[in-house]
Amino acid sequence: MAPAGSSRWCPTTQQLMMLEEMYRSGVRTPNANQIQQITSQLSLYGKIEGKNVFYWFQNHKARERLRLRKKLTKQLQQQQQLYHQLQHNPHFLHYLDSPASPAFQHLSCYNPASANLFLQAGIHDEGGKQVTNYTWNIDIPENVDKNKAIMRMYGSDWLMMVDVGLPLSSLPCYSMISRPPLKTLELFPVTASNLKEECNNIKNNNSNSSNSLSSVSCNITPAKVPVSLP
Amino acid sequence: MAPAGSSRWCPTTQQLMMLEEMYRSGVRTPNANQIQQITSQLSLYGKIEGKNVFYWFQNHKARERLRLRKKLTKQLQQQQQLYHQLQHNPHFLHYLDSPASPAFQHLSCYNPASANLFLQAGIHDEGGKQVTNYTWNIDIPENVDKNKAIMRMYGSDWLMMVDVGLPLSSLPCYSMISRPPLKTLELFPVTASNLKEECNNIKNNNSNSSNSLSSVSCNITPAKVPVSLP
DNA sequence: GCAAATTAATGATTTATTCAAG
DNA sequence: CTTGAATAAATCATTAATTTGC
Repeated sequence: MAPAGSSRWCPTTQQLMMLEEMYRSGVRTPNANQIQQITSQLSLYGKIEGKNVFYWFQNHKARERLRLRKKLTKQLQQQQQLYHQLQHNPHFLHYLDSPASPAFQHLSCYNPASANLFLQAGIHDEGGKQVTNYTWNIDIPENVDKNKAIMRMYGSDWLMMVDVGLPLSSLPCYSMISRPPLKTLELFPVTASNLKEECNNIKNNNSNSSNSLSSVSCNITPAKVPVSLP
Repeated sequence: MAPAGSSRWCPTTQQLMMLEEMYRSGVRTPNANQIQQITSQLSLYGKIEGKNVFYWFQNHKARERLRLRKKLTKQLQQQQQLYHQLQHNPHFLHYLDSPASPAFQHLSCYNPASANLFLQAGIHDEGGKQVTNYTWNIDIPENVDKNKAIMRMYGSDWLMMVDVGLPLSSLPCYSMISRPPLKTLELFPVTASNLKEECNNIKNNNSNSSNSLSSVSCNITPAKVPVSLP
């Protein structure tokens, strides 16, 4: 709303709503006649004159164009940045192994039969900067269907709930991720879980089936670790 | 980026970009395995742990839903408000006579040959709902092709530039619009019949008749107007 | 220009709802 | 019907962004 002695038009809420509705409806550059009629209508809801309507559409159109262009260029350069990163880190985006993620099916290359992971630590050059990468070997129970695993909070602990998929017992097993996890992934196997009753069942069932926990590995590459800082 | 002793994860720009890219690609509820792999990848670009990824997707999904819902309800209630206003001020939105407004083409019917505008108001049933239709007759200067008229400032005056469409002189004519234009809109009802087909007929039938006219028939059927609102 | 004050975004948690199995 | 798993919604809490007064 316009303050009493305001030097410029301040559209009332209703006026704005109507203008926006018209804009949505396709009005872009009303001619003089349309402007006059719009003005008369809007004048029912507050002081307004033709030029206000004229300028409003002009500004609105221009600013929408601007917003759109800005958005597009931003998206573009984000894409380019991503592609650039892809070149230097080709693993990126190639890790989603679940068919439940349709958009990634064409990118994923998970081979559940050959799923041996390894620890790797090395220094390589990345964009002129030396970077240390680590991968960890994490012991996870064998036979787990990792695609069915889910993350949950349990009390104050962060759990990775995995299905060990035993032929005789399909009961899920809970493996605990230690806290603080801030040091990045200290995952350890829970043979005799301290958690829930279900695990006792598994444990019992496992006792004779020699379901040793051979290590599944999780290849984890932690944060950039510059070897030398300026 | 996370401040040194931050209590919560602050995604780096790159991490955010990647998460958003994944989201755009269709990832919504990654399972534990996916979360771990995403985490490993993102850890290249800053400190991060699995739960951050988990929460990020959860929040992002939820908030996108929220934004969408909000947007929809807002649009709806704006529509309803507009309809309500239509009831009390049925002239509203019935003034756009130009075919240059594509969204209104299905509502408008421009007849350059006919000298009269018609108003029609009535209620009929449409799919079980009562709907009010209106058309108006508008008095405008003769021989003016309103659709070519434009508004311009001239000195300190606001001009309506119209093309009188003279056969011998195609030079545009400038006519000044009186200020304030606020009370315009002299619309009268007319008992003429309906709709596009008819207008088209008129238009076609009269296409060869004298186009010295100055009136435009504008048959506008406003959006559905529930007769009673909650 | 800057810094306190205010507001908006968004990460993290908790609570409610949905849905399927038994 | 009850229960448990999973998800969605609501909420809390901290950080980023913006406004405001000097």
